[in-house]
Amino acid sequence: MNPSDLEKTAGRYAYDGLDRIIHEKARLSIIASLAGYSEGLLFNELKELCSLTDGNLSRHLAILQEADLVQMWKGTRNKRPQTLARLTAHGRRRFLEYVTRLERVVADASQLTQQPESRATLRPRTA
Amino acid sequence: MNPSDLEKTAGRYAYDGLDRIIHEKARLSIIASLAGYSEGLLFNELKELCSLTDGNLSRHLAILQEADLVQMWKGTRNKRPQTLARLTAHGRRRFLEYVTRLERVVADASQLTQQPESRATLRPRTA
DNA sequence: TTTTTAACTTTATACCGTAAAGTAATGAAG
DNA sequence: CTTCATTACTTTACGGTATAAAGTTAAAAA
Repeated sequence: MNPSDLEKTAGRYAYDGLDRIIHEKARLSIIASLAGYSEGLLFNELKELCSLTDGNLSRHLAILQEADLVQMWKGTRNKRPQTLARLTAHGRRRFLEYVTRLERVVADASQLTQQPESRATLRPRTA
Repeated sequence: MNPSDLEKTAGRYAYDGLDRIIHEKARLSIIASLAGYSEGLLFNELKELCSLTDGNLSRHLAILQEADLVQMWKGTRNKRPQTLARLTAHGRRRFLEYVTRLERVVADASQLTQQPESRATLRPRTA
Protein backbone atom coordinates (compact mmCIF):
# COMPACT_ATOMS: atom_id res chain seq x y z
CA MET A 1 0.00 0.00 0.00
CA ASN A 2 1.58 3.28 -0.99
CA PRO A 3 1.13 6.33 1.27
CA SER A 4 -0.84 8.40 -1.26
CA ASP A 5 -3.69 5.88 -1.05
CA LEU A 6 -4.09 6.58 2.64
CA GLU A 7 -6.09 9.80 2.43
CA LYS A 8 -8.43 8.40 -0.17
CA THR A 9 -9.26 5.42 1.93
CA ALA A 10 -8.91 6.68 5.49
CA GLY A 11 -11.68 5.14 7.53
CA ARG A 12 -12.41 2.81 4.64
CA TYR A 13 -12.75 -0.12 7.02
CA ALA A 14 -13.98 1.74 10.09
CA TYR A 15 -17.52 0.41 9.49
CA ASP A 16 -19.07 3.40 11.23
CA GLY A 17 -22.60 2.27 10.48
CA LEU A 18 -22.29 -0.87 12.57
CA ASP A 19 -24.51 0.43 15.35
CA ARG A 20 -23.34 -0.84 18.73
CA ILE A 21 -26.80 -1.62 20.00
CA ILE A 22 -27.68 -3.81 17.02
CA HIS A 23 -24.22 -5.27 16.43
CA GLU A 24 -24.04 -7.01 19.81
CA LYS A 25 -24.51 -10.67 19.08
CA ALA A 26 -27.36 -11.42 21.47
CA ARG A 27 -29.34 -8.40 20.30
CA LEU A 28 -28.62 -9.05 16.65
CA SER A 29 -30.03 -12.47 17.32
CA ILE A 30 -33.18 -11.03 18.89
CA ILE A 31 -33.73 -8.45 16.18
CA ALA A 32 -33.14 -10.91 13.35
CA SER A 33 -35.69 -13.23 14.93
CA LEU A 34 -38.25 -10.50 15.28
CA ALA A 35 -37.61 -9.33 11.74
CA GLY A 36 -38.87 -12.68 10.50
CA TYR A 37 -42.04 -12.55 12.57
CA SER A 38 -43.74 -9.25 12.02
CA GLU A 39 -46.57 -10.24 14.36
CA GLY A 40 -44.04 -10.49 17.18
CA LEU A 41 -42.67 -13.31 19.33
CA LEU A 42 -43.30 -14.40 22.91
CA PHE A 43 -40.56 -14.23 25.52
CA ASN A 44 -40.09 -17.98 25.57
CA GLU A 45 -40.08 -18.29 21.82
CA LEU A 46 -37.30 -15.75 21.63
CA LYS A 47 -35.46 -17.54 24.40
CA GLU A 48 -35.42 -20.72 22.34
CA LEU A 49 -34.71 -19.16 18.98
CA CYS A 50 -31.78 -17.20 20.33
CA SER A 51 -30.55 -19.71 22.93
CA LEU A 52 -30.52 -17.07 25.63
CA THR A 53 -31.09 -17.35 29.38
CA ASP A 54 -34.06 -15.61 30.97
CA GLY A 55 -32.06 -12.86 32.61
CA ASN A 56 -30.04 -12.28 29.56
CA LEU A 57 -32.99 -11.95 27.25
CA SER A 58 -34.77 -9.72 29.71
CA ARG A 59 -31.90 -7.25 29.92
CA HIS A 60 -31.31 -7.12 26.20
CA LEU A 61 -34.99 -6.58 25.54
CA ALA A 62 -34.96 -3.71 28.02
CA ILE A 63 -32.03 -2.15 26.17
CA LEU A 64 -33.76 -2.58 22.82
CA GLN A 65 -36.95 -1.10 24.20
CA GLU A 66 -35.03 1.84 25.66
CA ALA A 67 -33.58 2.46 22.18
CA ASP A 68 -37.06 2.29 20.66
CA LEU A 69 -36.09 -0.62 18.44
CA VAL A 70 -38.49 -3.05 20.06
CA GLN A 71 -41.85 -2.62 21.75
CA MET A 72 -43.22 -4.92 24.42
CA TRP A 73 -46.78 -5.93 25.16
CA LYS A 74 -47.70 -7.47 28.51
CA GLY A 75 -50.71 -9.72 28.58
CA THR A 76 -51.87 -13.10 29.82
CA ARG A 77 -52.36 -16.47 28.15
CA ASN A 78 -53.95 -19.34 30.08
CA LYS A 79 -53.81 -17.15 33.19
CA ARG A 80 -50.03 -16.85 32.81
CA PRO A 81 -48.30 -13.55 32.20
CA GLN A 82 -46.93 -13.35 28.68
CA THR A 83 -44.72 -10.80 27.06
CA LEU A 84 -44.85 -10.19 23.36
CA ALA A 85 -41.97 -8.43 21.71
CA ARG A 86 -41.92 -6.96 18.26
CA LEU A 87 -39.89 -4.58 16.18
CA THR A 88 -40.96 -0.97 16.00
CA ALA A 89 -41.06 0.66 12.57
CA HIS A 90 -37.94 2.51 13.63
CA GLY A 91 -36.28 -0.74 14.68
CA ARG A 92 -37.10 -2.33 11.36
CA ARG A 93 -35.60 0.59 9.49
CA ARG A 94 -32.45 0.62 11.62
CA PHE A 95 -32.02 -3.09 11.18
CA LEU A 96 -32.27 -2.76 7.43
CA GLU A 97 -29.63 -0.03 7.53
CA TYR A 98 -27.45 -2.23 9.67
CA VAL A 99 -27.78 -5.11 7.23
CA THR A 100 -26.80 -2.80 4.40
CA ARG A 101 -23.55 -2.16 6.24
CA LEU A 102 -23.10 -5.87 6.82
CA GLU A 103 -23.44 -6.43 3.11
CA ARG A 104 -20.45 -4.18 2.63
CA VAL A 105 -18.39 -6.25 5.04
CA VAL A 106 -19.39 -9.35 3.13
CA ALA A 107 -18.62 -7.67 -0.18
CA ASP A 108 -15.20 -6.56 1.10
CA ALA A 109 -14.50 -10.13 2.04
CA SER A 110 -15.76 -11.75 -1.12
CA GLN A 111 -12.89 -10.38 -3.22
CA LEU A 112 -10.71 -12.30 -0.80
CA THR A 113 -11.97 -15.69 -1.90
CA GLN A 114 -10.48 -14.97 -5.31
CA GLN A 115 -6.98 -14.56 -3.86
CA PRO A 116 -4.84 -17.70 -3.52
CA GLU A 117 -3.88 -18.56 0.05
CA SER A 118 -0.19 -18.69 -0.84
CA ARG A 119 -0.02 -14.92 -1.17
CA ALA A 120 -0.76 -14.67 2.55
CA THR A 121 2.24 -16.72 3.52
CA LEU A 122 4.97 -14.72 1.82
CA ARG A 123 7.60 -13.22 4.08
CA PRO A 124 7.01 -9.62 5.20
CA ARG A 125 8.54 -6.84 3.15
CA THR A 126 10.68 -5.71 6.09
CA ALA A 127 12.56 -9.02 6.14
CA MET B 1 -45.49 -19.15 15.39
CA ASN B 2 -46.97 -22.39 16.59
CA PRO B 3 -45.25 -24.27 19.43
CA SER B 4 -44.40 -27.34 17.37
CA ASP B 5 -42.08 -25.24 15.25
CA LEU B 6 -39.98 -24.44 18.29
CA GLU B 7 -37.94 -27.62 18.49
CA LYS B 8 -37.15 -27.58 14.82
CA THR B 9 -35.84 -24.08 14.96
CA ALA B 10 -34.42 -23.79 18.48
CA GLY B 11 -31.24 -21.79 18.27
CA ARG B 12 -32.12 -20.87 14.70
CA TYR B 13 -31.12 -17.27 15.34
CA ALA B 14 -28.45 -17.86 17.97
CA TYR B 15 -25.75 -17.22 15.35
CA ASP B 16 -23.28 -19.40 17.24
CA GLY B 17 -20.65 -18.97 14.57
CA LEU B 18 -20.35 -15.24 15.18
CA ASP B 19 -17.04 -15.56 16.98
CA ARG B 20 -16.72 -12.96 19.72
CA ILE B 21 -13.15 -12.13 18.89
CA ILE B 22 -13.89 -11.37 15.25
CA HIS B 23 -17.35 -9.88 15.74
CA GLU B 24 -16.14 -6.95 17.83
CA LYS B 25 -16.36 -3.94 15.57
CA ALA B 26 -12.80 -2.65 15.93
CA ARG B 27 -11.33 -6.09 15.33
CA LEU B 28 -13.66 -6.85 12.44
CA SER B 29 -12.40 -3.63 10.98
CA ILE B 30 -8.77 -4.68 11.41
CA ILE B 31 -9.30 -8.16 10.03
CA ALA B 32 -11.29 -6.95 7.05
CA SER B 33 -8.51 -4.51 6.24
CA LEU B 34 -5.84 -7.17 6.49
CA ALA B 35 -7.92 -9.53 4.41
CA GLY B 36 -7.64 -7.11 1.52
CA TYR B 37 -3.86 -6.78 1.84
CA SER B 38 -2.33 -10.22 1.96
CA GLU B 39 1.18 -8.75 2.18
CA GLY B 40 0.19 -7.10 5.46
CA LEU B 41 -0.30 -3.53 6.65
CA LEU B 42 1.79 -1.23 8.81
CA PHE B 43 0.54 -0.05 12.19
CA ASN B 44 -0.17 3.46 10.94
CA GLU B 45 -1.90 2.28 7.80
CA LEU B 46 -4.24 0.21 9.90
CA LYS B 47 -4.78 3.14 12.24
CA GLU B 48 -5.99 5.24 9.32
CA LEU B 49 -8.03 2.60 7.57
CA CYS B 50 -9.85 1.67 10.75
CA SER B 51 -9.98 5.11 12.36
CA LEU B 52 -8.56 3.76 15.60
CA THR B 53 -6.37 5.40 18.22
CA ASP B 54 -2.87 4.09 18.89
CA GLY B 55 -3.71 2.47 22.20
CA ASN B 56 -6.82 0.98 20.87
CA LEU B 57 -5.21 -0.57 17.83
CA SER B 58 -2.34 -1.86 19.93
CA ARG B 59 -4.62 -3.68 22.37
CA HIS B 60 -6.80 -5.20 19.69
CA LEU B 61 -3.79 -6.37 17.74
CA ALA B 62 -2.46 -8.01 20.90
CA ILE B 63 -5.78 -9.81 21.33
CA LEU B 64 -5.79 -10.93 17.70
CA GLN B 65 -2.22 -12.13 17.98
CA GLU B 66 -3.02 -14.02 21.18
CA ALA B 67 -5.81 -15.78 19.29
CA ASP B 68 -3.42 -16.60 16.45
CA LEU B 69 -5.53 -14.72 13.93
CA VAL B 70 -2.87 -12.13 13.18
CA GLN B 71 0.91 -12.25 13.24
CA MET B 72 3.16 -9.27 13.85
CA TRP B 73 6.58 -8.49 12.46
CA LYS B 74 8.77 -5.90 14.13
CA GLY B 75 11.32 -4.21 11.96
CA THR B 76 12.68 -0.77 11.11
CA ARG B 77 12.10 1.59 8.20
CA ASN B 78 14.15 4.78 7.90
CA LYS B 79 15.62 4.03 11.33
CA ARG B 80 12.11 4.03 12.84
CA PRO B 81 10.52 1.00 14.40
CA GLN B 82 7.71 -0.37 12.28
CA THR B 83 5.22 -3.08 12.96
CA LEU B 84 3.72 -5.06 10.16
CA ALA B 85 0.55 -6.98 10.83
CA ARG B 86 -0.94 -9.67 8.66
CA LEU B 87 -3.49 -12.41 8.85
CA THR B 88 -2.32 -15.90 9.67
CA ALA B 89 -3.64 -18.73 7.52
CA HIS B 90 -5.79 -19.65 10.49
CA GLY B 91 -7.06 -16.08 10.77
CA ARG B 92 -7.96 -16.01 7.11
CA ARG B 93 -9.88 -19.25 7.42
CA ARG B 94 -11.71 -18.08 10.54
CA PHE B 95 -12.60 -14.80 8.91
CA LEU B 96 -14.03 -16.60 5.91
CA GLU B 97 -16.13 -18.76 8.24
CA TYR B 98 -17.27 -15.67 10.06
CA VAL B 99 -18.32 -14.02 6.82
CA THR B 100 -20.26 -17.13 5.87
CA ARG B 101 -22.28 -16.65 9.04
CA LEU B 102 -22.75 -12.99 8.27
CA GLU B 103 -24.14 -13.96 4.91
CA ARG B 104 -26.78 -15.93 6.73
CA VAL B 105 -27.75 -12.90 8.78
CA VAL B 106 -28.03 -10.90 5.59
CA ALA B 107 -30.03 -13.66 3.94
CA ASP B 108 -32.36 -13.88 6.95
CA ALA B 109 -32.92 -10.17 6.63
CA SER B 110 -33.42 -10.03 2.90
CA GLN B 111 -36.74 -11.88 3.07
CA LEU B 112 -37.78 -8.97 5.23
CA THR B 113 -37.53 -6.44 2.44
CA GLN B 114 -40.27 -8.34 0.66
CA GLN B 115 -42.71 -7.86 3.56
CA PRO B 116 -44.78 -4.68 3.54
CA GLU B 117 -44.15 -2.40 6.50
CA SER B 118 -47.82 -2.35 7.44
CA ARG B 119 -47.68 -5.92 8.65
CA ALA B 120 -45.32 -4.80 11.42
CA THR B 121 -47.80 -2.33 12.82
CA LEU B 122 -50.74 -4.63 13.44
CA ARG B 123 -51.95 -4.89 17.01
CA PRO B 124 -50.52 -7.80 19.03
CA ARG B 125 -52.46 -11.04 19.14
CA THR B 126 -52.94 -10.77 22.92
CA ALA B 127 -54.98 -7.57 22.56
C1' DT C 1 -51.64 -24.38 53.03
C1' DT C 2 -47.26 -25.48 51.72
C1' DT C 3 -44.61 -26.48 47.65
C1' DT C 4 -43.60 -26.32 42.93
C1' DT C 5 -43.60 -24.36 38.53
C1' DA C 6 -43.75 -20.53 35.24
C1' DA C 7 -42.35 -16.21 33.64
C1' DC C 8 -39.90 -12.96 34.14
C1' DT C 9 -36.76 -8.98 36.77
C1' DT C 10 -33.07 -7.31 39.46
C1' DT C 11 -28.50 -7.54 41.25
C1' DA C 12 -23.66 -8.34 41.08
C1' DT C 13 -19.55 -9.49 38.98
C1' DA C 14 -16.17 -10.05 35.75
C1' DC C 15 -14.73 -8.90 31.46
C1' DC C 16 -13.33 -5.75 27.98
C1' DG C 17 -13.29 -1.65 24.86
C1' DT C 18 -11.36 2.75 25.07
C1' DA C 19 -8.84 6.92 26.22
C1' DA C 20 -5.20 8.81 28.73
C1' DA C 21 -0.70 8.43 30.38
C1' DG C 22 3.80 6.34 29.82
C1' DT C 23 8.12 4.66 27.27
C1' DA C 24 11.91 4.49 24.17
C1' DA C 25 14.44 6.00 20.46
C1' DT C 26 15.42 9.31 16.89
C1' DG C 27 15.99 13.97 15.10
C1' DA C 28 15.95 18.89 15.42
C1' DA C 29 16.99 23.22 17.85
C1' DG C 30 19.65 26.30 20.60
C1' DC D 1 26.01 18.62 23.69
C1' DT D 2 21.93 19.08 25.99
C1' DT D 3 17.16 19.91 25.77
C1' DC D 4 12.80 19.68 23.35
C1' DA D 5 9.80 17.64 20.03
C1' DT D 6 8.29 13.82 17.29
C1' DT D 7 7.36 9.07 16.09
C1' DA D 8 5.69 4.67 17.14
C1' DC D 9 3.98 2.30 19.85
C1' DT D 10 2.64 -0.01 24.99
C1' DT D 11 0.64 0.01 29.47
C1' DT D 12 -2.57 1.52 32.83
C1' DA D 13 -7.02 2.80 34.51
C1' DC D 14 -11.68 3.69 34.03
C1' DG D 15 -16.38 3.09 32.66
C1' DG D 16 -19.66 0.42 30.45
C1' DT D 17 -21.92 -3.74 29.72
C1' DA D 18 -22.88 -8.75 28.84
C1' DT D 19 -24.06 -12.50 31.53
C1' DA D 20 -25.21 -15.65 35.26
C1' DA D 21 -27.08 -16.07 39.72
C1' DA D 22 -30.43 -14.73 42.95
C1' DG D 23 -34.89 -12.68 43.69
C1' DT D 24 -40.03 -11.80 42.76
C1' DT D 25 -44.76 -12.60 41.83
C1' DA D 26 -48.55 -15.35 40.81
C1' DA D 27 -50.85 -19.47 39.61
C1' DA D 28 -51.41 -24.46 40.05
C1' DA D 29 -50.58 -28.76 42.25
C1' DA D 30 -50.01 -31.73 46.20
